[in-house]
Amino acid sequence: MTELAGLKRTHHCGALGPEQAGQPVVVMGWVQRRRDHGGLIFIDLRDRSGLIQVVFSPDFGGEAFSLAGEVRGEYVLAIEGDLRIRPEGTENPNLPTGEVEVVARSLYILNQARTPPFYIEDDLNVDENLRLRYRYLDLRRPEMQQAMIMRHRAAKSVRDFLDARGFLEIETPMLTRSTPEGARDYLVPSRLNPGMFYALPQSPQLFKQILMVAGLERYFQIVRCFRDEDLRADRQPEFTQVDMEMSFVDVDDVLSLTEEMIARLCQDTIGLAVPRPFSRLTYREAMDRFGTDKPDTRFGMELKDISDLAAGCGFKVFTSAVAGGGQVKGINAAGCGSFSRKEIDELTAYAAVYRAKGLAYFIVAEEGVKSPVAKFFTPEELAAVQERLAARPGDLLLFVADEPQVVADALGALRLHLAERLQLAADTGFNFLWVVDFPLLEYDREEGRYAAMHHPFTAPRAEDLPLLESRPGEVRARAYDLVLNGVEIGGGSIRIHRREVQEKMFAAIGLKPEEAGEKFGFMLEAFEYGAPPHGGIAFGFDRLLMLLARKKTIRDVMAFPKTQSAADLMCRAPGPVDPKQLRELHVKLTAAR
RNA sequence: GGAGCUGUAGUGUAGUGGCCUAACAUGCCUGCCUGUCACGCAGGAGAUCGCGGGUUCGACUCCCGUCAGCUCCGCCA
Repeated sequence: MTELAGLKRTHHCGALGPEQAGQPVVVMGWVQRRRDHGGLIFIDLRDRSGLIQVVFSPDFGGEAFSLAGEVRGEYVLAIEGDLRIRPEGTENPNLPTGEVEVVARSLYILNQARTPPFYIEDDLNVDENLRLRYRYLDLRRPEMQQAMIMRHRAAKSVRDFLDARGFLEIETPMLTRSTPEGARDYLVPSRLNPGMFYALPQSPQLFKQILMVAGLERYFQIVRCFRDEDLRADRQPEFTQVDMEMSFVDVDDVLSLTEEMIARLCQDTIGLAVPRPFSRLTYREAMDRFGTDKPDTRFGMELKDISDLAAGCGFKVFTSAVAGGGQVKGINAAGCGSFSRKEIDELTAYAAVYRAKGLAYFIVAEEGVKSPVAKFFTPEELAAVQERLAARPGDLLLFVADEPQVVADALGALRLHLAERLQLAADTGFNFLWVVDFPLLEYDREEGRYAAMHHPFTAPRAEDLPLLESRPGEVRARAYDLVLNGVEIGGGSIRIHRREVQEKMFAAIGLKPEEAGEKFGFMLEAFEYGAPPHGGIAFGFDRLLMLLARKKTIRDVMAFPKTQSAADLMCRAPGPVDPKQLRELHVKLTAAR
């Protein structure tokens, strides 16, 4: 084992090529692979930049050659030698540095390594448990390093862009106050204030608005946010937002600036030219046509309403759904008429997850519609339904009859499921879409009240303001989401900046004035001191990177993600704490573990 | 809170009631090899079949529970 002893790295492995041939080089890195031919040893040395082949031969450095025999995978080496063009016929076209090799004069073993539990290579097929437990090895893999590099470039791109546009990066507190609405908070007990708790921020929402009141005019932050909710492939308990806020702007100002920023980011990370402006869809249209507020518009298979045709047919499931205020909608799974009974049963089971009580289907054949329920329809009704869904022989039509939310959820999910299965959206690029005109409020059945759909600081559209007390469900918000390939990657709004409007909003969501004063008094007070009109947006940085890197989960673009049970398998968080710590925090556990 | 999938040498898999004294590949160890690049050749070591219980003459295999990971619903923008 050797210390560096003044040895300086001259080149990175992946940066070596014919241009450096003939030069003395010092390279340092990890052993990717050793090929020992007895009288000749090859070592592929890896650093962040790539691989270079090093040759050891008794002819060039006897000591180095014999030491190379002790080397094993992932040993950390420094190699002093000369770069040369490889002998004719021994070039490796599969390696970027395959035209050259380092002829080793001296070898320094800087550190040994245990045999790693999995190979340090891309496309590995290994239990994610292991990857997370040995994250430092997982992160050595080129594709993970690429992801980290891309992440850095994306952050730099955003900083450069926003800096040039006059935005200030301002930090906001991590120890803040728990507020009602939104996700469950992560809580931190206060030692100095017994019985009191901080909350980790779900987002810096209130602070960034206060910064606008403070006259900073343009703020941004690449900031960690925390939400104590259950995890998904695209949801982690702590995640990163690109958070922005601007004064004196309207919806279109935010959208166009955002488009420019995103286009620049795509260019700077994956060299993708994104056409602008992005297309837009209203919330209503998105729900009607795709059954979701974050539609994947890379393919069709849109939902078609056949409630009018179904209302008078002989199929009781359809008629009673319509009569009960529900609807009947269908999608055309084009070319799926050959699906077996079993396959259709699987689709039915899939729809059932989304609370659909059943899935009616028509198989469209040359000779007519084949369906267990075809007998309940007149030939004219069958024809009308087929026309509505643009059905052609060989197609499979799928219908759900229920309340609108269930119809949308089930068919929307079925549409994505079929697209996945039929590869309808595979590699068809990046489809950015704005969804605008969200409802301000949605009814929460569990709570028996309206709740803010975005958050309680979202401004209603001026013309809808009079409806806030009479028909709150119909008020549209000055809110917008950015959707990429069916994934919500950002959302924001123009905010309320007048105290009386904010108070009306609180009233609409059933927040009592005393409680509003208690939780948000500082905000209401701030609004009395000259709050400018303002608005902004926040992006799920991890999600955006996941999509650009074509990964299936945000864990693959985060250095140290957590498992579905919110555990860090490497450092083994969360963990127990010393009773003394709990006493200092005035925290008493109710259940012994 | 709920549903589904997965769990067998270091790793990836095979094995669906006795064929298992658990197989294959790779990795690991030893030896040989001067142009390999997933080097090759020969030999070797390595598994209480996630854990606990049950059924059975007999369980890696069937049943129940449990733990861990993943995907999803609910939850969450």
